[in-house]
Amino acid sequence: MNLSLPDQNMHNPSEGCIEDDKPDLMIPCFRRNMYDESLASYSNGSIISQLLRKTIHNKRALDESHFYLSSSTIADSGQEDQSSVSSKDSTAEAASPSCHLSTGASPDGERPLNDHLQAKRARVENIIRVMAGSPNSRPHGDSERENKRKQRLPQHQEHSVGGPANRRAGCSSNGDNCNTKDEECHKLKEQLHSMQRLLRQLQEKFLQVYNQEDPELEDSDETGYLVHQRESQNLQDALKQELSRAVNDCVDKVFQKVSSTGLDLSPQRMCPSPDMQGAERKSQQGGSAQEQPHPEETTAKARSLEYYESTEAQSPQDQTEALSLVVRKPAMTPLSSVAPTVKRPYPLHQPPFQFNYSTPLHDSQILEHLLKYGPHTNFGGLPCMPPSMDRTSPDSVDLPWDTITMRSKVTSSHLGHHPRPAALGPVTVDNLCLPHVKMECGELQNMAERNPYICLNSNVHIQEGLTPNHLKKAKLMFFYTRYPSSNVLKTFFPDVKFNRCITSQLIKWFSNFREFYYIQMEKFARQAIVDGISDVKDISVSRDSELFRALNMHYNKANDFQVPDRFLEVAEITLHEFYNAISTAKDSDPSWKKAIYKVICKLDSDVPEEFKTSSCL
DNA sequence: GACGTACCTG
DNA sequence: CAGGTACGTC
Repeated sequence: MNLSLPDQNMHNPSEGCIEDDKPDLMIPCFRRNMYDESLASYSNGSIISQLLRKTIHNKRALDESHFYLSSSTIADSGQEDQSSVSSKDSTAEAASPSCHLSTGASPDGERPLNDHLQAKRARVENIIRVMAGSPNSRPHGDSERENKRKQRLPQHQEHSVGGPANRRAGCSSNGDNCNTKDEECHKLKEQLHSMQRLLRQLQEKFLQVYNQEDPELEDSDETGYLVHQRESQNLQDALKQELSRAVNDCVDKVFQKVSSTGLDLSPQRMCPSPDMQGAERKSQQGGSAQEQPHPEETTAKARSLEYYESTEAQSPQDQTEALSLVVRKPAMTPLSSVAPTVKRPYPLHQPPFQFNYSTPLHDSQILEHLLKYGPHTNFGGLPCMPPSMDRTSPDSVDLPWDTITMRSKVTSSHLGHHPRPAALGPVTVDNLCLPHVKMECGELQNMAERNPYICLNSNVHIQEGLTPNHLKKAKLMFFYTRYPSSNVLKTFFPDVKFNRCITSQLIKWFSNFREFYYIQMEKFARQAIVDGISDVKDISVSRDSELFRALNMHYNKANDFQVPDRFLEVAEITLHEFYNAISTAKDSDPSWKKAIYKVICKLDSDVPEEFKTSSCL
């Protein structure tokens, strides 16, 4: 006996989806910062030289970058260190041999190509040098912000490390140590930040330079032009790869350094705020990366979170910029890693890219995206890489497949199989889950956590959510229950990870089922009256009834399910109710159906156990 | 305010 | 079937 009344039901649609571990979400903030800081080591304009050299002496270049990082880390001022490295590097660059980036060119074309490449390189380097010296490259606002950050630093520490008293006590006894570590930490982050920014600019300039160059050659020898074009493309690709690799290596080294210095960069410490970026924020994304707030802002805001909302200057609510969200969207945290899993340290090449904020590939993806499409592209266009396609996550397939669907477009064409993640596209959060757009970030994360394949696309298709089979099953369940409680839904859709969205969708399904059901009832009741049936006892519902056929066609289209007799009884009772109400002119009351609903909702039956196990009945 | 529901619309 | 809205309940 299931007497679930509507008002008794579904009061807990979001049950079980609140347990988000928001601090984990902070990891990317920090990690992005780290990247940014790493980039700073190249902000001297010599990155081109380094990268070009790296194609020949990859290892050596890495060591250099490490050295730069180290020296800049120790230096008190990033600017200072920058200039020193800059001069050093420009000398090296001047003395650097011609680049042998030839990637399969004919021997004849090699010399002109080298000359050409040298010229190119000179040009690019010049651009970079100008960039590095320009106000945009390192605005004063940054240092001001940095000063503010430093002032705020103790607050953060107080929050995250055992309270103010402890912290102060610890620093008073070992103040230099504390300050050094904190400064070092922030310096590293700052460097990564700058590095990332520079990388974008670099990519932009690269494309600019190479694009400009093609027309020049059109007048010359056609074959040479084609060769050059191919070579140019190859060079670009090589440079891109090198850049990406260099940055990743840099970050690697930074992390190594960080861990070797004993800095506590755990998410709890670095990103203690539970109030991560809200879903609203994510939903605002959509502009190009260029339109997004500058990386400086992103970083600063991320830092504000690190400081645990220590001031009004950068409250989490300010974090409405889309870029970081767009970037992070595909990197949501898998369910299994809600809390503890993500808190592992982040060796860069270790964890799988599972839409996991803390995974390395996420960041390298950003870089690759930058390198491939330039800094003007929308990060929302980053493809959601399914685990199976993740080159660094062989174990990713172990994640639970049960996922959710926000606004899943269930179509009959999908019946019988789960859509593949590969079909997923870019992410736009505002399509995530209507009508619950105001989803909190924790919930959003929760959804992602439960859905390794969650991919939010403008075309909207979240894999592994409510499938057509789920719909079919829900329809069959309607034969037993017209007003299923959320608990019933959860019980009978065990392969679905529930959250507000899923629950709402399922509830909406049943609402639609009821709507159709009651429409049919009213229609046939009125028809009976029109047909002159004067006694309600003359109205029955059998399997031969037209009414039943209509209902069966709707809920059991394949007719492969034996509709329970009880449903026929309920249908008959409903029809009688409608007939009586209409025949007594109660339908003049706008809310005349309410009384009927009240009766019908008490006629729910228990759903057979088989429904629990069968995903496709 | 969140939630569930009915109703209307496309 | 889903989106939007209004209403009632908690």
